Amino acid sequence: MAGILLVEDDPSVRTALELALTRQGHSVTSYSTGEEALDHVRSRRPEIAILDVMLPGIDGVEVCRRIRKMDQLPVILLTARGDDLDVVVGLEAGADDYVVKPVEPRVLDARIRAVLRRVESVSSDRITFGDLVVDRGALKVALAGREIHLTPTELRLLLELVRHPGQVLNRRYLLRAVWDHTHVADSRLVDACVQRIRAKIEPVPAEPAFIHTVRGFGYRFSPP
Amino acid sequence: MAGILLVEDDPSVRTALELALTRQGHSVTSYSTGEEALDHVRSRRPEIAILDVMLPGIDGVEVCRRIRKMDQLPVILLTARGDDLDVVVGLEAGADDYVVKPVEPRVLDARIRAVLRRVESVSSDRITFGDLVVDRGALKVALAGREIHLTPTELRLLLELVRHPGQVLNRRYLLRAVWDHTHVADSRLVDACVQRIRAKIEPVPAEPAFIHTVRGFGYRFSPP
DNA sequence: CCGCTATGTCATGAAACTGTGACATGGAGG
DNA sequence: CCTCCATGTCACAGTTTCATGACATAGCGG
Repeated sequence: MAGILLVEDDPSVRTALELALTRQGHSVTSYSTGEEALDHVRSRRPEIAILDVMLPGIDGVEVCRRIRKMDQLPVILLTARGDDLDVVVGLEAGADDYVVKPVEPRVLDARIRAVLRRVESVSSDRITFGDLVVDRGALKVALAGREIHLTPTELRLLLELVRHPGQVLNRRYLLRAVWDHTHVADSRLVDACVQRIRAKIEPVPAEPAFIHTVRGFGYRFSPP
Repeated sequence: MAGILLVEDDPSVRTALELALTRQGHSVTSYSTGEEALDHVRSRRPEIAILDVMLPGIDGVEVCRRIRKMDQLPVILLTARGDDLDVVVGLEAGADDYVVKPVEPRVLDARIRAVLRRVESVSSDRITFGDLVVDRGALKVALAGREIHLTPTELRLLLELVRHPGQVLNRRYLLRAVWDHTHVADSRLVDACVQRIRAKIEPVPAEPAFIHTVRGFGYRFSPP
């Protein structure tokens, strides 16, 4: 399922985990030292790293820190010691989760999925914002269960806004992203298109719930 | 730091957690039932929900499922039972983390931060100065949890000040950075704009907590 | 070729924003 | 204590920005 990077120095634990995770459908690559792991991150770009904390050489927490410095790669720390302080230090180092050994394979699997789900929620095909469902794969938009017809340009603009939820996007950016940059910068084109989308997806277009105007800057898509 | 929705039916645990989280700098709203929590999610848009699993009426896992149906809101489940199956079910319901009580406040805090960090790494970059939150991606400013409306120029000026916390910025610099250089240097423009911002973000405008006047030089933004 | 949809442009009015100047205030130094 | 000058306060009108609806053109399928 996912390209997992596993780092664990105890061979028997490593083999057991690798087997268990593989059985859950993941594809696993494992190492026994932090240096190897960092090389792997750089060259092979795994989807998630699972690091034992107690490692010879660079320890897991430090590996996590270095990964964070260069990448957003999700990290789960794994340890025999469940000391409160260790947990805090591990999470502060940028880990996404901290799991105490021994751990049931299905629990570890569930935690891996939880972390990946969160990471992928931004790149997934379907996003739900209250009543509004935007399906990027099928290129469909539905409001309260009813499908809404958007024209191609409207759809591209909405997708662009939805790709950056909560962010203000200015008109110049949107012009370049949705149209090509052959257009003049001070055009009301974006405005007009936003109005058309609002007319279709906003229950009360005068009080937009989804696409908000930020005077002087641009537009912001955010859930109601 | 974060607008937390806490749901816990045991009053003593609820009070203790609320106190502990508040002490960590979070702003917490708590309820004892899932129904109330769902209403709160709809109307108040918290940043993260912490749900006890065992609740009268709708249980925490079900609350989590319903939140997921309508929103991307991060959820941490909290429970006394650390049964493996419970963990798996909770995470499959869409929770981002699953924490077993009793939990050290600083551990819970670290886990909250880990989840928020992951969520925010893809959304906005916000800076917090005490009660004041400046979100540079969403171009939003909030004071003690209440959103403050700033006009474009006010916002640009505040962002410029916030970009250099602790530094004194003179009027000429601010004029060039925020306005275009077509303005004369000896105008009251900057002063007037600073006043307008103060009127909005300073609890006591006469004794500014954020934007300090440095007589003869300019203005300095620094946390209270 | 015709009709229909999609899309870009424009005019208009309403609302929000902003610069300005006049005046008040208050602090620092003499 | 007094004076001066930097800063705070305020109101208002000119300007900017945006929503809305109408309209012209282009593109496409029938």
